[in-house]
Amino acid sequence: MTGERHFWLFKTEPSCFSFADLQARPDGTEHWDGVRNFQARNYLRDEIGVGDGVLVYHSNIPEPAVVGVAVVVKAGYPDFTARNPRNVHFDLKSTVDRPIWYMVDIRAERPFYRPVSLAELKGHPGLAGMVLLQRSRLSVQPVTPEQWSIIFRLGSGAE
DNA sequence: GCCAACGTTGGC
DNA sequence: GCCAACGTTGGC
Repeated sequence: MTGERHFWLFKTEPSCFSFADLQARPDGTEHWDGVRNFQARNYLRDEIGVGDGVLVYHSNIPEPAVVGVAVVVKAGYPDFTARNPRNVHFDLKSTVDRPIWYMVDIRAERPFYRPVSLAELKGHPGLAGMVLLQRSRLSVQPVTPEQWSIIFRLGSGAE
Protein backbone atom coordinates (compact mmCIF):
# COMPACT_ATOMS: atom_id res chain seq x y z
CA MET A 1 0.00 0.00 0.00
CA THR A 2 0.99 3.61 -0.47
CA GLY A 3 1.26 6.22 2.24
CA GLU A 4 -1.40 8.40 3.71
CA ARG A 5 -4.01 10.11 1.65
CA HIS A 6 -3.44 13.70 0.63
CA PHE A 7 -5.77 16.35 -0.68
CA TRP A 8 -5.54 18.73 -3.61
CA LEU A 9 -7.41 21.39 -5.49
CA PHE A 10 -7.35 21.36 -9.30
CA LYS A 11 -8.51 24.42 -11.18
CA THR A 12 -10.13 24.32 -14.57
CA GLU A 13 -12.01 26.68 -16.81
CA PRO A 14 -15.36 24.96 -17.33
CA SER A 15 -15.61 26.34 -20.87
CA CYS A 16 -12.53 24.25 -21.55
CA PHE A 17 -13.12 21.22 -19.34
CA SER A 18 -15.74 21.02 -16.61
CA PHE A 19 -16.59 18.63 -13.82
CA ALA A 20 -19.56 17.50 -15.93
CA ASP A 21 -17.14 16.75 -18.76
CA LEU A 22 -15.13 14.60 -16.36
CA GLN A 23 -18.26 12.74 -15.26
CA ALA A 24 -19.14 12.14 -18.90
CA ARG A 25 -15.86 10.35 -19.60
CA PRO A 26 -15.82 6.54 -19.58
CA ASP A 27 -15.80 5.51 -15.93
CA GLY A 28 -15.71 9.22 -15.09
CA THR A 29 -11.97 9.09 -15.64
CA GLU A 30 -9.65 11.40 -17.56
CA HIS A 31 -6.03 12.48 -17.56
CA TRP A 32 -5.40 15.97 -16.22
CA ASP A 33 -3.22 17.29 -18.99
CA GLY A 34 -2.00 20.70 -20.03
CA VAL A 35 -0.51 21.92 -16.76
CA ARG A 36 2.45 24.12 -17.72
CA ASN A 37 3.66 25.58 -14.47
CA PHE A 38 6.68 24.19 -12.69
CA GLN A 39 5.34 24.22 -9.17
CA ALA A 40 2.14 22.51 -10.23
CA ARG A 41 4.23 20.08 -12.29
CA ASN A 42 6.23 19.16 -9.22
CA TYR A 43 3.06 18.26 -7.33
CA LEU A 44 1.81 16.18 -10.26
CA ARG A 45 5.12 14.42 -10.76
CA ASP A 46 6.29 13.91 -7.19
CA GLU A 47 3.56 14.20 -4.62
CA ILE A 48 0.12 13.29 -5.87
CA GLY A 49 -0.69 9.64 -5.23
CA VAL A 50 -3.39 7.13 -6.09
CA GLY A 51 -6.33 7.56 -3.74
CA ASP A 52 -5.67 11.23 -3.03
CA GLY A 53 -8.73 13.46 -2.96
CA VAL A 54 -9.23 16.27 -5.48
CA LEU A 55 -11.49 19.29 -5.18
CA VAL A 56 -12.41 20.41 -8.69
CA TYR A 57 -12.63 24.20 -8.95
CA HIS A 58 -14.17 26.16 -11.80
CA SER A 59 -12.31 29.39 -12.57
CA ASN A 60 -12.81 32.30 -14.92
CA ILE A 61 -16.57 32.39 -14.61
CA PRO A 62 -18.90 34.89 -12.93
CA GLU A 63 -19.03 32.85 -9.74
CA PRO A 64 -15.88 30.72 -9.39
CA ALA A 65 -16.48 27.72 -7.14
CA VAL A 66 -15.50 24.26 -6.03
CA VAL A 67 -18.04 22.05 -7.75
CA GLY A 68 -17.19 18.46 -7.00
CA VAL A 69 -14.87 15.79 -5.76
CA ALA A 70 -12.61 13.42 -7.65
CA VAL A 71 -10.07 10.80 -6.75
CA VAL A 72 -6.61 10.20 -8.20
CA VAL A 73 -6.52 6.86 -10.01
CA LYS A 74 -3.10 7.10 -11.65
CA ALA A 75 -0.04 8.89 -10.28
CA GLY A 76 2.23 11.24 -12.25
CA TYR A 77 3.39 10.27 -15.72
CA PRO A 78 4.58 12.30 -18.72
CA ASP A 79 1.97 14.57 -20.29
CA PHE A 80 1.85 13.37 -23.86
CA THR A 81 0.10 16.50 -25.08
CA ALA A 82 3.45 18.28 -24.73
CA ARG A 83 4.73 16.21 -27.64
CA ASN A 84 1.83 16.79 -30.01
CA PRO A 85 2.63 19.77 -32.29
CA ARG A 86 -1.06 20.27 -32.95
CA ASN A 87 -1.93 20.52 -29.28
CA VAL A 88 -2.14 24.00 -27.76
CA HIS A 89 0.07 22.77 -24.92
CA PHE A 90 2.82 21.55 -27.25
CA ASP A 91 6.32 22.14 -25.88
CA LEU A 92 9.27 21.63 -28.19
CA LYS A 93 11.61 21.18 -25.24
CA SER A 94 9.80 18.17 -23.83
CA THR A 95 11.08 14.82 -25.15
CA VAL A 96 10.46 11.13 -24.48
CA ASP A 97 13.78 10.81 -22.68
CA ARG A 98 13.41 14.06 -20.79
CA PRO A 99 9.76 14.90 -20.32
CA ILE A 100 9.16 18.25 -18.74
CA TRP A 101 5.44 18.10 -18.04
CA TYR A 102 3.42 15.56 -16.11
CA MET A 103 -0.18 14.65 -15.51
CA VAL A 104 -2.26 12.34 -13.32
CA ASP A 105 -5.53 10.56 -13.99
CA ILE A 106 -8.56 11.38 -11.89
CA ARG A 107 -12.05 9.93 -11.64
CA ALA A 108 -15.13 11.94 -10.75
CA GLU A 109 -16.57 10.75 -7.46
CA ARG A 110 -19.50 13.06 -7.04
CA PRO A 111 -20.62 16.58 -7.81
CA PHE A 112 -21.27 18.80 -4.84
CA TYR A 113 -24.84 19.16 -3.71
CA ARG A 114 -24.19 22.86 -4.18
CA PRO A 115 -21.14 24.77 -5.49
CA VAL A 116 -18.94 26.32 -2.83
CA SER A 117 -18.09 29.72 -4.23
CA LEU A 118 -14.83 31.60 -3.96
CA ALA A 119 -16.67 34.27 -1.99
CA GLU A 120 -17.78 31.65 0.51
CA LEU A 121 -14.27 30.25 0.81
CA LYS A 122 -12.97 33.76 1.46
CA GLY A 123 -15.57 34.32 4.11
CA HIS A 124 -14.91 31.16 6.09
CA PRO A 125 -12.48 31.71 8.97
CA GLY A 126 -11.25 28.13 8.81
CA LEU A 127 -10.13 28.54 5.22
CA ALA A 128 -8.03 31.71 5.48
CA GLY A 129 -4.86 29.71 4.93
CA MET A 130 -5.94 28.17 1.65
CA VAL A 131 -3.38 28.39 -1.12
CA LEU A 132 -6.23 29.41 -3.40
CA LEU A 133 -6.69 32.58 -1.42
CA GLN A 134 -3.00 33.41 -1.35
CA ARG A 135 -1.58 32.19 -4.63
CA SER A 136 -4.69 32.09 -6.70
CA ARG A 137 -2.92 31.37 -9.96
CA LEU A 138 -1.45 28.02 -8.97
CA SER A 139 -3.58 25.52 -10.87
CA VAL A 140 -2.69 22.42 -8.85
CA GLN A 141 -2.38 23.07 -5.16
CA PRO A 142 -2.39 21.24 -1.82
CA VAL A 143 -5.35 21.35 0.54
CA THR A 144 -5.05 20.44 4.21
CA PRO A 145 -7.28 17.71 5.69
CA GLU A 146 -9.00 20.41 7.74
CA GLN A 147 -9.69 22.55 4.68
CA TRP A 148 -10.87 19.48 2.81
CA SER A 149 -13.38 18.51 5.47
CA ILE A 150 -14.74 22.05 5.79
CA ILE A 151 -15.26 22.40 2.04
CA PHE A 152 -16.60 18.86 1.73
CA ARG A 153 -19.20 19.53 4.38
CA LEU A 154 -20.19 22.85 2.80
CA GLY A 155 -20.56 21.21 -0.60
CA SER A 156 -22.53 18.31 0.80
CA GLY A 157 -25.19 20.70 1.98
CA ALA A 158 -24.56 19.92 5.61
CA GLU A 159 -24.19 23.63 6.43
C1' DG B 1 -12.83 44.26 -20.88
C1' DC B 2 -9.72 45.83 -17.29
C1' DC B 3 -5.92 45.20 -14.72
C1' DA B 4 -3.18 43.30 -10.71
C1' DA B 5 -0.46 39.51 -9.68
C1' DC B 6 2.94 36.80 -10.99
C1' DG B 7 5.54 33.36 -13.82
C1' DT B 8 8.73 33.21 -17.80
C1' DT B 9 12.02 34.93 -21.07
C1' DG B 10 16.07 36.84 -22.67
C1' DG B 11 19.57 40.60 -22.99
C1' DC B 12 23.31 41.97 -20.65
C1' DG C 1 22.41 35.84 -12.17
C1' DC C 2 19.87 40.16 -12.43
C1' DC C 3 15.97 42.30 -13.81
C1' DA C 4 13.01 44.61 -17.26
C1' DA C 5 9.82 43.31 -20.58
C1' DC C 6 6.39 40.47 -21.68
C1' DG C 7 2.61 37.09 -21.49
C1' DT C 8 -0.93 34.75 -18.90
C1' DT C 9 -4.28 34.05 -15.37
C1' DG C 10 -8.36 34.94 -13.39
C1' DG C 11 -11.31 37.87 -10.28
C1' DC C 12 -14.10 41.50 -10.80
